[in-house]
Amino acid sequence: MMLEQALKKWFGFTDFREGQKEVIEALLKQQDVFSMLPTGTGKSICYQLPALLAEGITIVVSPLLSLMEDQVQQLKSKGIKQVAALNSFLTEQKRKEVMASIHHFKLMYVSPEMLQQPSVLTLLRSQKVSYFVIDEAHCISQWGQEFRPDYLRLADVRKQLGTPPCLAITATATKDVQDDIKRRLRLHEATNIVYSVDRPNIAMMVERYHSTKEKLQALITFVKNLKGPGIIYFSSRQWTEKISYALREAGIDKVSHYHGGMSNEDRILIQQQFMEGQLSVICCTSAFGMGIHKPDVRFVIHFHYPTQLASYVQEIGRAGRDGRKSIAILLYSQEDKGIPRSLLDLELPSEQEIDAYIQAVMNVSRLTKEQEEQIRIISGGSETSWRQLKYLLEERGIMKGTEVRRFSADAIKAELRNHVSQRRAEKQQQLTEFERWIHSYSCRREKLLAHFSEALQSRPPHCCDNCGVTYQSYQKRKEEGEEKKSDWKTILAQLFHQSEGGAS
DNA sequence: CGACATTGATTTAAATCAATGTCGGTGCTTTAAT
Repeated sequence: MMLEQALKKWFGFTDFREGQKEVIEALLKQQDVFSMLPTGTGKSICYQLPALLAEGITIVVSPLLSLMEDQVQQLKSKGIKQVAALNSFLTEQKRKEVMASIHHFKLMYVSPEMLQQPSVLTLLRSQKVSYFVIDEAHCISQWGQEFRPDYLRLADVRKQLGTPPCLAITATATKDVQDDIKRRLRLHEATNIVYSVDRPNIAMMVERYHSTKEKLQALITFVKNLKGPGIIYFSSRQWTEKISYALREAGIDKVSHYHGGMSNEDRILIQQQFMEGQLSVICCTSAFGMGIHKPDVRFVIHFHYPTQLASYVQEIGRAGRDGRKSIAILLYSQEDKGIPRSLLDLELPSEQEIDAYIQAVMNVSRLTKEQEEQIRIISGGSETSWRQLKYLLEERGIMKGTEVRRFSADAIKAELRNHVSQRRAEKQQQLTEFERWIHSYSCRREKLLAHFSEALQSRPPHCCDNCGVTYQSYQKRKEEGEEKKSDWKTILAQLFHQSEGGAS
């Protein structure tokens, strides 16, 4: 009773959605929680409500600055003012203000990197931390090792904060990823609140082509005919621009592109225009997606495919958040087999990078930021490679802060090379599994769920190409006449899905 | 792996072709020293 009242008071809802109450009750009992809730169930309320009910401050680790800003805005618009994000958006002045008035806040959004700042950690240590929350927790597993190692340091941060109850929450994680998250966060006795990743209203198709040219032709036809709005994924920035231009040339308007190399202003602008319907097709890299809560995306097309099935599931999951009929189409051509393979290679340090870094570190007893930067520039390694290697050395007790302990260079070189080549093999294995899914002739939904250690409960009416789905019923409505016949079917199907979504 | 650009060698001395090189994604943080 009391929880419903609190929900009504702060958020204006009368009922909880699937899973929310379970998570909240477990947190209130001071349990650690791992939770996987389907997209669109309101994951943030799971920690916002306990945060408001608790004494002290709740720390929410979030992967993107834009996500933090979004959440803070949303809460403020509901009249909840004791919220802040502590990040590099803030001017130094503002940041000092926030830090000085830390005890006023109930919720504080931070990046994992920010939690490595000694000043921030010291400040938070002086507070009573009610909960430690990791939003989009799959980032720990997906980004932690190669891209953002500070995600792997969160367990230590939590310990320093007095080990408050922890919530790790995400929408998509395979069994392996779930285990990895719990292991990395040292959540050995977490309460698991896990629901299906299946999205019955998203049909899946794979279309094969002999060449990229053919594929481009097909893409134009799809985009011309499919009911939008839609998202098209690419694995290169250049391609997003090129194809967005090509689509406009082909007479499709309201198309633009989005990738990580664009300025912040452009990115925000494009995102807003898409949200508000001024744009209906976005050609983008994987930079576009997290934090895009547009409910009526009708199609997601992959012009290039990502490096693993889990990423694919996340990306197609941006369709049909309103529960209505949507479609995911992967355009396959043998010609782009090399792209995901090269991307995998790119994210791991080369043997030369390993050797150069170890050699450089071996010759110093302290490694300051400037030294590190110099070494990096001279030996030409990538920023992410250095960060990975630095983390690996820390993990092995060789580095601590700027301090370097003595070690046997040859042994460590061999160990790191070995470690990296194992990671490479794991990643290649995941890619192969995904490719097997792409080339499969049996039900895609069943296979996808099997990858997430789930069994298909009931086959939805529009399942996948291997179950007979074609893209015809996802086309724009044509003028009058013959289309009317299929219309009532479409409407029925939509109603059916809606009520299904609402009841569960 | 493969598309595309650049370089180099050849003959049609201004254009052609082969060989070689390059590029392909995700984000946070910038608090020097006296």
